[in-house]
Amino acid sequence: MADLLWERGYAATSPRDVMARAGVGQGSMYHHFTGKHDLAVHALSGAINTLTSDSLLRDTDVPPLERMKRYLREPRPGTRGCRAGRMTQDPAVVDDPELLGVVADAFGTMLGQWKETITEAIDLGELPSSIVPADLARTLAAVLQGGYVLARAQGEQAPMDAAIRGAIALLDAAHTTVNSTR
Amino acid sequence: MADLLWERGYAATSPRDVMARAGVGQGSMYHHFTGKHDLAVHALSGAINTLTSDSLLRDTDVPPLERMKRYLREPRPGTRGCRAGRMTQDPAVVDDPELLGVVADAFGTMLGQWKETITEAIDLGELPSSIVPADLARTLAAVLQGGYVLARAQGEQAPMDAAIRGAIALLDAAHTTVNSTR
DNA sequence: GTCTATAATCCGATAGAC
DNA sequence: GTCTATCGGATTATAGAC
Repeated sequence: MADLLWERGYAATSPRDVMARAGVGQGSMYHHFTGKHDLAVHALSGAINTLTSDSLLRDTDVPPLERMKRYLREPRPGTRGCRAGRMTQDPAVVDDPELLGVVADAFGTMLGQWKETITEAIDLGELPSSIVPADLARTLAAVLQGGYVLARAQGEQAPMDAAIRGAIALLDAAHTTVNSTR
Repeated sequence: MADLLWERGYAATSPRDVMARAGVGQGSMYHHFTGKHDLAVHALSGAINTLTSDSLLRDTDVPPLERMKRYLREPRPGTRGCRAGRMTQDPAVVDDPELLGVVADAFGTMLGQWKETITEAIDLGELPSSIVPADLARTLAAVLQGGYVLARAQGEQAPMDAAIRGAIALLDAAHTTVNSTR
């Protein structure tokens, strides 16, 4: 179910598909889960917890700005989309408070990690104090999410990589500012 | 159809819905359009042409960097999502070359406008020459697209506005670089 | 050009045997 | 705990009268 949610989204995934992919009969599925919704909640929260738990942003051995850039540069299969962000465009998910909650929590965690790292970077003088951590956290998360959108629109990885390079270039330029006015 | 595509996406919109919304009988609809696909192609390309035709980025009376910031600040209903970007997560759209083409063209046009304006800003010394226009164009388009994703995930406008503020702050910081090292 | 009737298929879920 | 059969409804589309 987790994989099908990623590939096709919630609404477009039928219990039939899940059974076929899992090689399981109908009775088994409905014995262990109450239905499609229940299946999705378990699959999605499982997949998302794995994603947010081991983040490079938490690696405190590396200076914060470098950590941010390293995280941005991590390989991301753009045309496949984001397991969490994808759900956001599915009306069946947005109208389902429990499912949307799983997605909202994922972004909440992610944004928290960004904000913490950005704050650290500003405190160390790696970024100008004119930067608002909560804002930049959203900006960088948005670059990644938007990168997926652009990549899928073009059917290519390139737009995703370009968007990230552009963001890193802006961060570098902002970093230069701090140094040159010090 | 254009509105329903925006609200629910392609796969989740049925010809029935369109008929009901338009107050039109079934016969009429199938007389003028061959089916759901045809309906979507016409509706989507119409709606998207309207979007990309009158862009504030094209207003050459304003200096380029200011033009970029003004465009970013335009009011955007985050929780409703982007008419074009939304389609990107719908498997039924991505698997349909004609429909995906409409979306791809929209982003192509948009990115061209960004790239042109950014190049102009660099030439005028408003942004450092370390910036690659094609990259930053993707970055800024991604911030907007990602802003929609974050807003929908949280069910609020705020994340969208924050992402944009953060992007503008980075642009301002990059601008300062140019001035301070001149 | 617009209408109603109907086709064929898939949807998510339940029933009940084993 | 797993199976098959089936329900009631929605889907996209076609047929054919008016």
